[in-house]
Amino acid sequence: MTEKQKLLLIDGNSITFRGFYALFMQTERFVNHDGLHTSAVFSFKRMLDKILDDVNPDKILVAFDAGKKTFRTEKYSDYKAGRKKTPEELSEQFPYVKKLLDCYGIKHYELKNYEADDIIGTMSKEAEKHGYETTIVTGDRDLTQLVTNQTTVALTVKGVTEIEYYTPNHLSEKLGISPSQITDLKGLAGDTSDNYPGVSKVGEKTALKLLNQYGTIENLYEHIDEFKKSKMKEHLIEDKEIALTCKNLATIRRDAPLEIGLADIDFAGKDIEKLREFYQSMDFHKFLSELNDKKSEEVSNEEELPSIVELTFENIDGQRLNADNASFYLELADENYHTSPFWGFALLTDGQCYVSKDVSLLKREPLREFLENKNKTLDVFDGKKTYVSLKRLGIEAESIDFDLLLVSYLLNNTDNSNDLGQLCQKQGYFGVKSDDEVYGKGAKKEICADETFFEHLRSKVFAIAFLKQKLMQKLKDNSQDHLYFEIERPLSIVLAKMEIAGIKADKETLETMGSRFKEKISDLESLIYQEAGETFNINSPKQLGMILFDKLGLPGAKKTKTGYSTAVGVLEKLRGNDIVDNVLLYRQFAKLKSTYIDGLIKVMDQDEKVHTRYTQTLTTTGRLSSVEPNLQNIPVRLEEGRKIRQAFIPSHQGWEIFSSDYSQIELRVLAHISKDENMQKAFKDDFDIHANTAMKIFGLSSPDEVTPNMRRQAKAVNFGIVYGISDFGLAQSIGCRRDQAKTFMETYFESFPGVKRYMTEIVELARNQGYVETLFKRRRYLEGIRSKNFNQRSFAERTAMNTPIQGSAADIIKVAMIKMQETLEKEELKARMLLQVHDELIFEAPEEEIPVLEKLVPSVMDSAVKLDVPLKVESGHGKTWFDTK
DNA sequence: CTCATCACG
DNA sequence: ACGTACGTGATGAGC
Repeated sequence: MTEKQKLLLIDGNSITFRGFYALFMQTERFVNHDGLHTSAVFSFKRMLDKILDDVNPDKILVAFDAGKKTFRTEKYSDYKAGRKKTPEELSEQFPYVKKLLDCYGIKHYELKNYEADDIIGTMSKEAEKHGYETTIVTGDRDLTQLVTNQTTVALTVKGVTEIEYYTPNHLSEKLGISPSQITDLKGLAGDTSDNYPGVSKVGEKTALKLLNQYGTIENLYEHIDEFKKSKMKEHLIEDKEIALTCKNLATIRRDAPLEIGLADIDFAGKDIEKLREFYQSMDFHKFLSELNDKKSEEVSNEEELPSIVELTFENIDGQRLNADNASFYLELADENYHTSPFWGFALLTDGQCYVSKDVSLLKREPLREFLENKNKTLDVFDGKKTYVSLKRLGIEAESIDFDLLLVSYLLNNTDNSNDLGQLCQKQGYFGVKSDDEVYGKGAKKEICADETFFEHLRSKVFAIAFLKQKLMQKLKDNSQDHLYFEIERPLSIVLAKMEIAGIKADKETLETMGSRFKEKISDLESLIYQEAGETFNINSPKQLGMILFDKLGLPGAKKTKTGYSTAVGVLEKLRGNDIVDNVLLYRQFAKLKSTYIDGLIKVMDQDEKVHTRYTQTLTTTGRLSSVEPNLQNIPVRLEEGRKIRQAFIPSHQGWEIFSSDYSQIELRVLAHISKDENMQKAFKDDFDIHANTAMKIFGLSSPDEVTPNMRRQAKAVNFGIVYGISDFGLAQSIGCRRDQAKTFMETYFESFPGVKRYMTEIVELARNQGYVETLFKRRRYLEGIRSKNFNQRSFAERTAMNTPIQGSAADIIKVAMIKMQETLEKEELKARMLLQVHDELIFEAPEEEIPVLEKLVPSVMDSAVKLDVPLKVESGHGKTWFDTK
């Protein structure tokens, strides 16, 4: 029996477009010696390799559009009319994509009056008839209408190498419809990119609902009389013609008069010599060396890459390191650098790459001297990780010059990867493989053979050195050097020291609380089972939902994707019902037990200390985050949970925990950047800011008239303002009607015109420049700010309003932390800074130092940055974290 | 591995 | 009409 023949069909236009836009930011980097742009060709080649590897086809055809005019434009003159003109940088690349295909031995084809889709549709029909297994590659979801059990559509999701495979099953899971209904979907919902409108006011959601009920557009119109009188019904009737035309336009033709057939598209295989010439003309050096590598081992990258010197116990003494800068990389077995085994290191200096798996060599000369010498600098990837790891070996390497991870995060914090290989790719350097690829993923991760391992390490240190100049220059261009040199880089060492110090957690306290919770949980469990009349898993939202809403028939069922929602918001409305009340209590205790009691005990070291890791390069706003354990979300709002804080204690007898936090830092930042006079005045006079807002929005003349409920609502309004407000969101949070929320907002903006002006201007600015900045020039690019999609755009607009506020507050506390650490060291205090929780700093100190801290910490914090309004800091101290309030 | 839930600022 | 607050991380279920 022979295996099924495999056919690969590629939508050449779509993939070339995708490839171009995937590297859009890099367009000007991809220019060859003749001034030709090459980014799309480059991407296409990478996609091709990936898909060839995945599919291993016998036959391939790449289809292109023949030109602008097709039978579709004749039928419908506005077809694709809204599209922007293809940029010259892209259109000039099409001939070269085709040339690449020629070199690969792949047939390409275009047909006058037809689009690439139709060629693919026709060819795949032919292939099904002959029993082929077909894969269609495209970036256009329309093509999924061709999916069958023999034909799969590989849709590029992000860029061109990340691919989602559509089978009939997958389609039905994703959209709940069959392939043939794709055209009905397009008919109803339209397609903005092709500029056909669909039925007015019907978007994808509505269309899917209708299709679920009626199957096809035609059937829907048969039953149109059964519709209740509604706006939607009117629109459907009104736009019937449009819907049918659009469906027709979206329908891929499967009878195009092709002049070629399956017999003409055998995959001939690459012509290495032609490819070599082609890569040379494109200046694709990396692909060239790939070719060479494959052809013969002796043609290596020797000219480009430094040679590897493996250090050993025997040869280390003879080494001399004369330069005063090196790239250094330490490889660990797992992510937790406080505890992970060491795998090895690489040090690149003076054109030599020293490597070893034996990290104890780092303690020997000349390496130790090099790492610790304050006059010699290191370039690294993740300085904090490097510092902490080396500290475990007794080495203090504080003089870091370039930190690739940190710099690239500052340049662009939207999906900044923590994988060196991936990150380099984003910066346009493709020489480093991803760790997953070299070591394997998850449970299968393991160190590879020495040679591969050392080469991988070499590629990392080389990449660090390679990207240094370029990225540092970009920092300068963005005026972000201050942010890097004065804030983030010193902060990484401060954070490292806090992590190493760790905070002590009292195991006994935790265990006592744990057994108390355990009892409560099992009591509640039996009560719930009794009330439900059966036992089930209360932790399963699925099972719980069925008990509450199906079996017990409680009202207010709300659906999520997978079933009923049983979130607090839903259950809260049913309060008073015994089983619901008990479930809510159960949840509360279960959460405390599993996350905070068991979770904390799990990550304690021998000294009962927990050492979190702050991720400095993750958030899009500039905040830190904290993992293993997360010490930034220890309960505080509910009394029962707050007691967890009693377990956090000083690490020495006679010491206390001391805590200081900024009061309303985000609103103060807003008052500063918006320059709103009323708001600034409120802070300058040290008013209760929420009460002040309440007075304004309720039109009161004296603070005495503010009721607690008014203050609560005003507080929600203030939060809403910071988040980038919407009337819906506000109504939700204070539980009022939407129009009422809207009135609140309008009154608010009348009272604080400066804030309104800020909101308008920041969105405008974001739209113009594509990003927003914080006080210290931290940047956030806003992908969707110019999007035609309402949701994407609205989200980007709220983000534009929120990021400068949240981000500047993050900047400020970072500055304070650096100054704080400096002061503690200079004053030779025993006190140590342990934690940061966004607007709060937590210390431990000997009792006798507490009076000192009470003055010192607030003064350092409130003078960290000079704003138009004062910063206010509140402090507390006690035997445990719980007692600091 | 993704989802729902819930802890924090 | 669209479908909603902004940032995070850990857990247990259920595929």
